[in-house]
Amino acid sequence: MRLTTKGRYAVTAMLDLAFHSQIKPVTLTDIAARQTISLSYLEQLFARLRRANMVKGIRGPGGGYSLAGKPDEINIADIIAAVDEPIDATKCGGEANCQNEKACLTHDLWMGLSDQIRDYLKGITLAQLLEKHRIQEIAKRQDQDTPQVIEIHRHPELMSNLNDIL
Amino acid sequence: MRLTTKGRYAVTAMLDLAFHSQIKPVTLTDIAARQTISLSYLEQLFARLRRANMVKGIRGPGGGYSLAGKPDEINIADIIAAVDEPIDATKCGGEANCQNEKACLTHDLWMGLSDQIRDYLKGITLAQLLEKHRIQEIAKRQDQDTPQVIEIHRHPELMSNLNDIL
DNA sequence: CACTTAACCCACCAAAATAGTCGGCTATTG
DNA sequence: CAATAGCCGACTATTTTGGTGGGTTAAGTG
Repeated sequence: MRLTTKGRYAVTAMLDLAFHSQIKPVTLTDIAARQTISLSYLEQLFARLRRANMVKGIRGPGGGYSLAGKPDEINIADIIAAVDEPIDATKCGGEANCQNEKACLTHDLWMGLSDQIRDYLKGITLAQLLEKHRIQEIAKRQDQDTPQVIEIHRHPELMSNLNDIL
Repeated sequence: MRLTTKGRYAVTAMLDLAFHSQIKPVTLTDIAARQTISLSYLEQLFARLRRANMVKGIRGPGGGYSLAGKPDEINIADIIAAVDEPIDATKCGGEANCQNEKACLTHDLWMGLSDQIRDYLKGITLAQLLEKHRIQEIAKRQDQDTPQVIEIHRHPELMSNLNDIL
């Protein structure tokens, strides 16, 4: 189990999704604005989340993403696993080929730690996070604070106007 | 608490040190050969470990490194903290300035996880690892398997001989 | 139906972190 | 004094991370 900012982004986005997609799907543009993550980077993360069957994408106007399952069925460990490369790709690859095809000294230690972290994160679901007061407050604040940001380069006509002016 | 291969290298090297430095100091060249880590990279890691007061360096022939404390006083969390940059340098810096000076959605989640991991690793000492049968076996095997590797570029005269030949 | 929306896809890019290289200097020992 | 082995710093290659910019495709709406 690797822990990087990538996983953090994914979990944050999924939590935002869980919070806002109760009624209708949520666009990545909205999530990007609220959580200050770049839209294109979100697209990449959600491509993986979709392939891992954690979210559903709905195209067209009024579309966006919604959770593929119930918030109490989606745990944090699975989200992180979905966006990070296959957990064991690095060196100590699940089996003990860490040091020229044999186990490295600390193989067992890292296995134990991985289990520990995975178990902890598997025990936490989106539903549990949603219940927390503090998270609800923060989400509210984000809804208010978020100005309507327009991604200019996605609007060719605005962009060319701008170019005329400059 | 960040978990990277850097920390893994450090812990592996420290465990090797704990295992071999009972009688006399151990050279980084030996550790590099046994654990297949580059010598210069080890030097960098050990510079930090020394500054963090976890190892003592002894110069000159017969020198090398030995542990600064007893194996049962050195825990894994401290080793990792010694080689990785200050834990909170990234985004969610200890305090809640993750999203333009306010807490990001998942701030509390990561705090909880960090504590979890830290506690787990603080509870594991080098002494405990040394007791494990499997680790003893692996260490033995490494002692036998390790051929005497000579770092040629560290031996200018060998290097120039080689240049003459080629 | 044309138009807009927003997912989907891909190739490319910049900054950072990771891992390693190289060369030289310094203390210690024999 | 010569060999050893720590110490130090600058430089480099590779990988990961995060982000751009250009599409295409499916689905709703006037």
